[in-house]
Amino acid sequence: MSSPVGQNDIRRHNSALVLETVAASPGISRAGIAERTGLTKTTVSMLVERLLSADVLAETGPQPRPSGRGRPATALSLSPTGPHGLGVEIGVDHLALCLVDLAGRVRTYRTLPGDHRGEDPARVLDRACGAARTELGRAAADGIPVSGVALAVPGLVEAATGVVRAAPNLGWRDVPLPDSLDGLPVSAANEADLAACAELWTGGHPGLRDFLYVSGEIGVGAGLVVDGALFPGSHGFAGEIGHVCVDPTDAGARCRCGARGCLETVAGREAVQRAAGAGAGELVPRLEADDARAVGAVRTSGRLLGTALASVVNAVGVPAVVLGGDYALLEPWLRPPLEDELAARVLTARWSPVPVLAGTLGREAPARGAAQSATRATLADPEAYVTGRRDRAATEA
Amino acid sequence: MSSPVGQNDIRRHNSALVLETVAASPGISRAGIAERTGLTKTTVSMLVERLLSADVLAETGPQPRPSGRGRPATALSLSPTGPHGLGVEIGVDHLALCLVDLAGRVRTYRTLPGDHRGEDPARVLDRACGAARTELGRAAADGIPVSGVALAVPGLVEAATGVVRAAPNLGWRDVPLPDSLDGLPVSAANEADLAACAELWTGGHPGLRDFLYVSGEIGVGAGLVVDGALFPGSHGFAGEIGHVCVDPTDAGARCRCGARGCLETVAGREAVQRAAGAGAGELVPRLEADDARAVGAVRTSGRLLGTALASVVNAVGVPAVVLGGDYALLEPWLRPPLEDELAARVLTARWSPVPVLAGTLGREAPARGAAQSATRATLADPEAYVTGRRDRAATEA
DNA sequence: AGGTATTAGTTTGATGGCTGGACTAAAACA
DNA sequence: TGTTTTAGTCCAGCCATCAAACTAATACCT
Repeated sequence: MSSPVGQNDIRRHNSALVLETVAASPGISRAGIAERTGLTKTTVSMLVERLLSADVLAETGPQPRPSGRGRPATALSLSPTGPHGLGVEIGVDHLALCLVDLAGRVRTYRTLPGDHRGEDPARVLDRACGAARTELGRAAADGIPVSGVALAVPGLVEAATGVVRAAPNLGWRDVPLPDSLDGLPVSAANEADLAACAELWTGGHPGLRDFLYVSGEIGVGAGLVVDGALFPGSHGFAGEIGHVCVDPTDAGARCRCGARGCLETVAGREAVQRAAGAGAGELVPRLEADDARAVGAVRTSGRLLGTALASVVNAVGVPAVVLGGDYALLEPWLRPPLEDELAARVLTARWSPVPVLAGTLGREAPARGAAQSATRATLADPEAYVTGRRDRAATEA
Repeated sequence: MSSPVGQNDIRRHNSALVLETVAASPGISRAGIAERTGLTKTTVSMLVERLLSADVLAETGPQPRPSGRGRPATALSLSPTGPHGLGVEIGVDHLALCLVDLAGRVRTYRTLPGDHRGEDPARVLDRACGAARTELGRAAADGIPVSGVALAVPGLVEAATGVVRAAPNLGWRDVPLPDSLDGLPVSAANEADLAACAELWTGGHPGLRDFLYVSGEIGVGAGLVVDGALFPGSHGFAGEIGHVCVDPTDAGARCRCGARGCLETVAGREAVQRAAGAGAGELVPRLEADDARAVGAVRTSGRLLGTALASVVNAVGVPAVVLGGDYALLEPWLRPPLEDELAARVLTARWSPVPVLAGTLGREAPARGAAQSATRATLADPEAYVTGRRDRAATEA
């Protein structure tokens, strides 16, 4: 059941529409927005005015030569000094912090190593919040406004409540996350889902609006993008493939989640390194040197990964797979067995094969996705930010 | 990119909201709608007036005793004489026609037997359209208005174009469907998807808003319902499980789709009957008589079905399975092996098991779902119907 | 019976966002 | 210098909603 709609909702919607249009084609003029959206020039001018005054949009000078004659247009873009988003990735063996502007450009990206396995969740969260506060302090000192913070967690995050239901690799169960920090709203989501969003929003595959993003880190996760939006599934747990059983025999290795034969135990970072007989950082060089053991290990992992992915691809009919995290680096060796497996197991592959692509954002994807998810809130409902800012200014005065 | 929004869109939305509210709780008053939706009594009265004048809503007399004192409310309900929907199921061995009113009540349901396998698609469509025209004629004679027709097809239907991409059991490839009939709009969708919608909208499991519907007919299909809405997947082909390979050995029987080892070849109606050594209609009596061969055959099918379903359940995180078509009748024997398989293969089953329920609409589900999908268009955007009706009346006068 | 309390629904005037067309601004071209 | 073209603003009007006052219809109380 949806809610009633009044005049302000219409402005809300149109304001978001205008902003979205500028984001999609930076440098567009008011007249161009009007033409593209179907709104009147009057309306566009009014909405742009509001967005300018809130520093969400910025005029980037008169466009020198649009086409021929006529009054030159004033180009509009997302303001580089507009509200930024801070993403905090709570990884298994590191923290990452990323600050992005409205257009998704990275302003800062920092990582802080540190093993979080089995540590007290409260201490890990303290550490993450502390790092976030430091980052916010720096931003404030530089005059960069921040409108929200988002956490990326390698586990099942209940979006509605902000509770981590389970994060086997961290050893977390039912850990509530903070919902605000220094007065800023804090959201949280699964690390792979956010990484998928990052590839969708600012990745190197423009036009790709339907894909399954597979994140191979210490754990294995996936994010499902359908029709240009993250598909959360019934309870926000779609695409959780790390603990799908791929080796039902008792011989399967025991997983941190307690079960046996999980995908992670054969395709997670540590399993692959072990099977390849390679330490951290040694894997890719060995693969490039055509080391038989390493190549074989990656091929085996690829097969099993393909089995698990085929299920998801079949179930949702998603037409492409994007490899992220470590998998992006392993793409040349991982792709052939994966594509074989997908071709054999995916129904629609018979008439339209499922391409396997390498992600373009590397290890930064989760934190970037988180940071952007914070700015997306502003982009999706700029009017809320505009009025919020106005109110804040009023109370301060 | 969405479209601009003006005053009429807001009325559109609120009109739909009011109608939805009445549909959700028939007999509600204007004041009740206002309270529940958050709209003003003024607005509600105005919108209700419009809906009454278009015969979408009807006043069902003053409510005798609402609670205590005060002026009695006038109860509102979906008009039983409002625009109906006609659903046409093009089955492999039959046609079914179903006429429903706005509330989803079945006015007529007819089946016409006839084997369509391998017949010329044009002839089958002619037959279906002829039957539909007859039904429309009867409705017109009875003074029943019909606002749309929907087709249910056992295959991959491209919703945007109205083309059947593939229907292996009919032997169809790339068959375009009509988009209008006697001036009425015709839509089309997959048979299992529409059956899933029927169970969602008027099935016997109220409150069930997330489930995987599995239709076991001659073919095997599935429809995915997420958060109270059908999930179509990337290209409208989500949940197509009939031709998932469950027997990768060469021993798998050849399927009508051309491949080997498809789920349908072991869990479709004919395969189960063959394995059970039972003719049409003999299966359930034998199961009730505890016939070992029949029970074993169903158990085996259930296992394999479970394997295929687990993939989908895992991928989307859907928390329940509803058995439809023949499977609903077989539920007592099918459920145990299915639940076993799901428990073993579904990740989330470890802490919250996936219940397997029997569908409640039987063989009527696809045609009913189709018929309702036609009325849903009116319910989702009543304003379009109201103004359309008004315009039609004006041009006639 | 008659008055009061209570709830349903309508009337009235105001608010606010969008529209269409007229208008000003700023450039190119002839 | 004047014309043409395009960008952006101004102004009157439209229309759906809202808030509040009002009428309508009943039950309860004395």
